[in-house]
Amino acid sequence: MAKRRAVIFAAGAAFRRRGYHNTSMVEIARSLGLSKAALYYYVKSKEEILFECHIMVYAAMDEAVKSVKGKGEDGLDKLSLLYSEFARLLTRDGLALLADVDSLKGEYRDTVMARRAAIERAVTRLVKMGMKDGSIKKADAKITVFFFMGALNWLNVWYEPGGRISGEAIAEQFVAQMRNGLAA
Amino acid sequence: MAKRRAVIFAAGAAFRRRGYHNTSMVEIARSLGLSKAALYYYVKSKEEILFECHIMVYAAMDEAVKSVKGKGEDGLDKLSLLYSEFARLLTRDGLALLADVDSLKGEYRDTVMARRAAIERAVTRLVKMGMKDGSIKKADAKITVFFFMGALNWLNVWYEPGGRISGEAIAEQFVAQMRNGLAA
DNA sequence: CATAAATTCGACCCTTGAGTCAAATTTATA
DNA sequence: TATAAATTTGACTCAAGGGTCGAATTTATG
Repeated sequence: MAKRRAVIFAAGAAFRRRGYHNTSMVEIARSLGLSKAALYYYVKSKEEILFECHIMVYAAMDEAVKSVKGKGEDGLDKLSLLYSEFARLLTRDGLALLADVDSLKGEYRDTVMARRAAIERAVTRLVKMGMKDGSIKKADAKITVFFFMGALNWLNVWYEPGGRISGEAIAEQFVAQMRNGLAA
Repeated sequence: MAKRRAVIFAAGAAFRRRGYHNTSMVEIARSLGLSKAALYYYVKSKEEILFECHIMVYAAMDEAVKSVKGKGEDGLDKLSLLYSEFARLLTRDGLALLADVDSLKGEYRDTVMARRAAIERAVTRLVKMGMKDGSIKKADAKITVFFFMGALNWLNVWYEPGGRISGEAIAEQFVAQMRNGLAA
């Protein structure tokens, strides 16, 4: 069902632009040339759409984690590769971290939080590895991780696809600044 | 009117915890032992509360910008001082950047966006100064700025006042990571 | 006290927007 | 083309929540 994905994407784009609660189902429908009722043929609820938006990103991030497995010399190196993947990912395909986790309830919320925690664990693992092998300066791992993960989340707010700055450029510079910030 | 500030603070705390749209006026009122109607004696609308929350932070940031004027040797130095102030500020006093700018409309929105832009300009100015005087590595200034400003905005999501990690520790490590990331 | 001013409240109004449903329309398929 | 399946819709229901209002209550103040 490709149309379902189209709905999720259209909604995601709108959520990113105006926020989850400031986007009505009617607006999403109109942006696809449909009526609201038709949306509910593809989707169970508005919350489900938000959920899928989040999951889509975490799925891609999991993929990225897998794709850099085995690559890279030391912790810092591995981390750089992964971070670069993340930056690329989030400036492409209309994928983007949403901030409205608070609007998810119950199972939806739990699942998303768990997926986010898993990503954070994967990143933290690399950071700690780097601290052990001497490639990353010793410091509080949590602060370290959240410092540069924040930059990724902040992308939603300012990055405009097709604008002056390419996702490629962002990825490169973000990695450089992270590397230099953490290198021992 | 100190009670008005109490309302803004209580609301701000709730907004941060559960999000603007997931917090009802009744809940805010209850958290202060008041009825909803009583709230409207101190406040014009829910939107005004959100507006004040934002302004409060930007006022403090403006203050910080002023407080570091004239201090510091070079661009990187000045930037570090300012960034440290920012980090301290946002982990104190219940102050915190909110993400719900999208929920503000008209004048409110314009004002907040303008204030944010002003802060960004101040920071960007220092970055460019640093690139000129050789203390900061040359790179795209916008990407540079948003990289570490993102970390500050991400604080809302994970920082818990009174938790294991102190605001002081965050400020220190954030500054260190920013410095190393940017130093020429 | 008495009276004015400052607060607070219960009850109400009203809009917005999510979600439903039976019927209509379009698109396969035999 | 007849019939079933897949889509789409207009019209509706319903609850949540922001905001208002006149009355009640509490707190100054002369």
